[in-house]
Amino acid sequence: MSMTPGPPPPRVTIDRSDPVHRRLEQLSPGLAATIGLHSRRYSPRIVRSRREIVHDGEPVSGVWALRAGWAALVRHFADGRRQIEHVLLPGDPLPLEREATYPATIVALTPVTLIDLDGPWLSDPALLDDVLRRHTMATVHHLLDATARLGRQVAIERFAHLLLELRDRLRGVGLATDTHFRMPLTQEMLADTLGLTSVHVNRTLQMMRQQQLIELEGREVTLLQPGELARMADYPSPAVPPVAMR
Amino acid sequence: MSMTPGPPPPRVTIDRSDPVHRRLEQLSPGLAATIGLHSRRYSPRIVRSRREIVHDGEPVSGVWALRAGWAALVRHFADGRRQIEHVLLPGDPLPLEREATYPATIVALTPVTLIDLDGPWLSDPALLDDVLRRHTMATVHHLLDATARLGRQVAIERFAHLLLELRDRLRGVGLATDTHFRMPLTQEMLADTLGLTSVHVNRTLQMMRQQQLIELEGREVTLLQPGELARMADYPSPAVPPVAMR
DNA sequence: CGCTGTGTTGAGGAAGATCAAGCGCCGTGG
DNA sequence: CCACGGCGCTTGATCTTCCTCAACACAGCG
Repeated sequence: MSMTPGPPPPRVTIDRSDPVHRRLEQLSPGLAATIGLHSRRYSPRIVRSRREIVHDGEPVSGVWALRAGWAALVRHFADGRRQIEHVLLPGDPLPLEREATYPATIVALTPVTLIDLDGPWLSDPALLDDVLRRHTMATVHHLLDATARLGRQVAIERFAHLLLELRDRLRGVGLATDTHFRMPLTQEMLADTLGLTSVHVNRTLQMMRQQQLIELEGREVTLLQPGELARMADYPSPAVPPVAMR
Repeated sequence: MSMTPGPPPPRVTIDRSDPVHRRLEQLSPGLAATIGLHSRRYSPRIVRSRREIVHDGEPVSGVWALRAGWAALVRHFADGRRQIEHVLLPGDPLPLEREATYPATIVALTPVTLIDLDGPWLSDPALLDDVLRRHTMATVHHLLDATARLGRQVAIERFAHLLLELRDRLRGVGLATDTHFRMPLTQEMLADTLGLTSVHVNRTLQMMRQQQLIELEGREVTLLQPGELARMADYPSPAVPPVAMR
């Protein structure tokens, strides 16, 4: 992972409402205080939309986390087909292991800000191992969901399922309510995530709008009937109590 | 994970040609000797075909590995649809973490024999952590492949891709040559893995036979044109040198 | 002011699903 | 010993979902 040239970006701080803080606390409660997350100033790495953050097979050092923006694990086929295998949201760590070669290409779906949680100021480098292990398990969970979605669901079910996953993950870092969030994905990115064409995504979206299931204007999503969406997508209902909102 | 009633199964030993030994050595070279894998006698757990080995969300203790038979991570939908999310082969460990609740249901695709690598005789319980971490990373790798396969490939490409994955994994534990292995899956199981119906799997299979791509009789698979299969499936060519055969 | 990216719509076609039927094999019980 | 039933495989006919190709509107931007 190399730094892009340009003017040095401003150093940033992470407060308690920051998605990075919230995600870290989900993964390993109490860790933020232990590693002095709030007292440090981080030198962010900025990546422009559509640029690669990590190339497939590239060794990654540091424990980078998404401070802002969306990214994705992507697979490219020889003939130009593309599959988004997993979406990364604000707060998410990038790596699954320390000092390992990455098992996929990561691209920025929007302009992205990254910070490295690792560094010599840590009293013990192993402090972050716990976070990575739990993050890996969460990733496995989402990949299992994705295989079921892509393998056995039709377009409208896949769409509903993805929206509910995104809502729950964003809600966990304070970026969504039960029914509303911002989703900065184009219909083509949605298509690459859902295993469909952008034309069919558009038509499915029209259908969901007409059935009063969702609203989507600008980049703002509103789930008009979250229960019905969960039913049709076979999505597990609110099992875990929702995390406090901002 | 509870033991089924019945007569106590015979205790078994693991020799150097055993898939469990080979897989363990792949994941953590030298570990088999360290934990005395060959000197111990294990009490196997037997599971009949189509029975559940682990139920979704169930806490699992012990580090079980597949000594013989095939199993699968499965998702069931409310209306009866089923997706096989990941296939487990001889030698594969079951759990991704110690003492954790399992993130999916595991069913036996064939009669299965399991052994528990964990136990009080281990000098250090943490010895197995390394194995589990690497096994988890391998699983992530396969799940990423599965999402690309299901999301963006057509039936014949999916089939070719799956066959190559199975060949490579089986070859790693001495159960396949470059072109041949035993695949004890019914066409319906293949359909649930590939996100297709069994009828369409059958027709795709006919097509591949007619094009001289593969042979499949009994449960024996022969890849007649592995290079062509890899090309059409966008499957990475022999990058890693193959492991020694039995 | 033209260009590019994004969303939208139409028409036609292909991949895969669904429904239905028949066949061979094998284990089981009469 | 044989009839039966279940399972897995195969094939045909028809239908649905989704893709492909194409065109156009609109907004942002150099």
